[in-house]
Amino acid sequence: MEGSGVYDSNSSMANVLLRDEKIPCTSDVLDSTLSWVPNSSPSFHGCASSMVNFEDVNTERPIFTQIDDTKMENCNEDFDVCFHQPGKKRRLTPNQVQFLEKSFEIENKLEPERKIQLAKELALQPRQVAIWFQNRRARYKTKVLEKEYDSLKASYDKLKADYDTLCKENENMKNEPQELCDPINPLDLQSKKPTSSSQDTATNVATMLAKQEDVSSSGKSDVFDSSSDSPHYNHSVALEPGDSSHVFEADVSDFSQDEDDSFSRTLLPPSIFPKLEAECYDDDLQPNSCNLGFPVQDQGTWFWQY
DNA sequence: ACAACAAGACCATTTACATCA
DNA sequence: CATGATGTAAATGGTCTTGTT
Repeated sequence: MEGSGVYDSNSSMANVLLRDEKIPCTSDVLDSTLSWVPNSSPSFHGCASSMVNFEDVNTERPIFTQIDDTKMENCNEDFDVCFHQPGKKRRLTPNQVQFLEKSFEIENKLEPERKIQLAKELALQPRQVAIWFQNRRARYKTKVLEKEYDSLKASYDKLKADYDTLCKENENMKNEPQELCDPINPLDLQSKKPTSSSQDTATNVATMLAKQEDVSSSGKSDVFDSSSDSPHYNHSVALEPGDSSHVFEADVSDFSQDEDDSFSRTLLPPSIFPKLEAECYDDDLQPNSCNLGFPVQDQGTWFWQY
């Protein structure tokens, strides 16, 4: 279904290629060989010429000139016997590779029909085509992995820098007047007029404490509402599938557990941690399950859509 | 409807060879 | 020329899906 229509559009190109692979290589044929590639670049021509001895175009030599002259003399009569030397690996010709690449771009999976057709048109064994696609997918995956790694590393470095900055700020705040470190009574805070530059911080802490009290008395909160549609609100909001800068947080192997804890506790008041832990590890999410609040079945497809 | 089986596709890993610096 | 590094075709062994009996 999918392949045939799209793929058929290339058949003419493949036919040209196939013809060129099999017939004696004249310069006219060479031109047509290279012209089927839409963006036939000088580099491709150069590549081809590096693999094929175009000086010998009039010698009735097939395009597969990787087979050395002595072997060629013995097997011009039977191309297949010559090319498929048992126990010898032969590189695919640039033309074959080019065509396979084009085909891979169209669809990186290989339906049986398409495999047969490709094999036929490239004068390869169907198994060779299958193996090529297999290896090509592996190479592609490696490439994607490398890109992802670079991206995650950049995110990690940035986050680590932010963390270090926060640590320093935290240290600075610890050195501020002792009164700011005393246990905070929200009611007191309301009646007191903040007098220092840490006014915002104190207010935020008071608000959080007030909320926490509210939670413990009512059993509910906007943020940690276990009966809401998003029981893992924090995870769901903080982590978006596809955003690798978030995903990486799930496995920051460079952080020790202690460092990780201190990281979190730097950003959140200690008083809410018990509640957080209780809310996060409910029936669906086991501690350390590393599922980041998403259904397990969804996680396998976060990264590798290839 | 269900289990057992075979065939084929795919993947990760390894091996073997070709090529190049 | 010999050699190590690298790229890639092919082999291997495992899992999974699908169709058949």
